Amino acid sequence: MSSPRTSIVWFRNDLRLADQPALAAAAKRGGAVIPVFIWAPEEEGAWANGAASRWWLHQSLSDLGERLIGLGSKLIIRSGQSLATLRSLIEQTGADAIFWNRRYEPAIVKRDTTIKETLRSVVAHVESFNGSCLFEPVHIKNQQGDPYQVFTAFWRACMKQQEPARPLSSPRQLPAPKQWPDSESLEALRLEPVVDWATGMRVMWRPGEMGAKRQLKRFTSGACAEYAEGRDLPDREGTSRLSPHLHFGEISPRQIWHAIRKRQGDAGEAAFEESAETYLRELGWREFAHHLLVHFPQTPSDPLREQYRTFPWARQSGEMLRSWQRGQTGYPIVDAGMRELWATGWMHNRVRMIVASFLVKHLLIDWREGAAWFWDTLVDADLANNTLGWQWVAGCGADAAPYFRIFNPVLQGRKFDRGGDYVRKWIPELKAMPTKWIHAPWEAPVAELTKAGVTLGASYPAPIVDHDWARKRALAALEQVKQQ
DNA sequence: TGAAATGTTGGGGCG
DNA sequence: ACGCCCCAACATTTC
Repeated sequence: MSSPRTSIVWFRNDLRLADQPALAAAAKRGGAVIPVFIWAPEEEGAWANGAASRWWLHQSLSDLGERLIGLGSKLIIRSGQSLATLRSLIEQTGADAIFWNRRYEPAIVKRDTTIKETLRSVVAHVESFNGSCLFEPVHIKNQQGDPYQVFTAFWRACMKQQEPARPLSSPRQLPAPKQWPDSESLEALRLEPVVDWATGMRVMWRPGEMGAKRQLKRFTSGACAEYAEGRDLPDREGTSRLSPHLHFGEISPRQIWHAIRKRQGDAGEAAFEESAETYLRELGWREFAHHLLVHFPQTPSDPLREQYRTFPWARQSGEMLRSWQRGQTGYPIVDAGMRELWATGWMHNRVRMIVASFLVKHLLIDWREGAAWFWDTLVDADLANNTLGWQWVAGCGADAAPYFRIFNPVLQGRKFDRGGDYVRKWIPELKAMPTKWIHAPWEAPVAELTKAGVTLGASYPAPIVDHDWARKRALAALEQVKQQ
């Protein structure tokens, strides 16, 4: 008998309908399409979704489910072992094909390899696609055939590749199977917090494919034109704010790439050109991060540079770590960033560099502590980007900042939050501080502090470490690394 | 996608 | 007119 074709599309971090290669392949085959999401956090290694990430995932799955209904389909939700779940779905539905888009986290690569091998003996068509990178991470190699470890060289090699393909359009409709397999409810996954702390996130974000599209439009028609300068100013919306959408695959880098290129063509001015290139380079850093994660799979837990394995991190730093996490270090730009993170699940990239540098260099706390905190609190937490970013700041990764580059939080604040508005927004207790002192309130005359209603050590903390002392201590620690 | 220390230069005040 | 000093402004080196 000739049973009708049935394809399973296994959704993962690709929660969109447009430019979704696995979905497009299933739609193109003809026959029924069964979209599935499987919640299996224990398969993520040490990197199951953090709390903020779970909140986003819930909203995004909800959105995807509705959009699939719009195509005459639906999203089947399951929890449990991925392989076992897929096998039982194949059995229940008689599916003869299964498609998904690749992920690049080491534990997931390993899992998916096994799944692919196993399912090949069960169904006729098993195929994975590249849906989340502009360039397949393993295809970029230097002349010796080794992975790149320097961004500029990596990106130059990427730019010599064929331009990323044009985005695929969304299927118009998806044929349903005769009978749908069972689905759990989204609520049953318990992704949302029990105590509702997500108010700030709901205000700032709209998870899902439409939210992503809207944000892209907002960016390409706005901040993108001044990105080269605007991206460093945290008190305005000068960055794309696409990172969580990208992480969950609500939008693909290819869609972004071509949207920017199109705007470049329309604008045709040198200034826009430069800003657009600067932004595309940031997509390049994302590519580089994935490239490194694939080729150096141990880097989420181990420094890429051997000599940092025995780095003399400060002992007994629990109190200091907590001050940093809660935005109570006494350095306004650092605290503002940490509070923005806590409130919105996101932090401006310039400020990420400052707070990360502060943790690793001023407090001499292991970068992995910072990475873990970001992992739990960021809505855009992404193993490749998080790992690259922290190792870059700590100086122990690829193309890393030399260790002796130590941000001065006061100077960085004055340079990039010139008017102090970013600090005032996130640290209300400093609202009345004059701009002159806002990035270093301890330098203000007592009269100014009184007038602003600030009592250092009471209403706002005094600096938990002295900058000069901390800088010298960090440089001394570097000496130990260099000796080896 | 640093900051601090150190070096150099040149204008201006002053005797 | 001249030498001297001070110091801002900029450049270079060092961490």
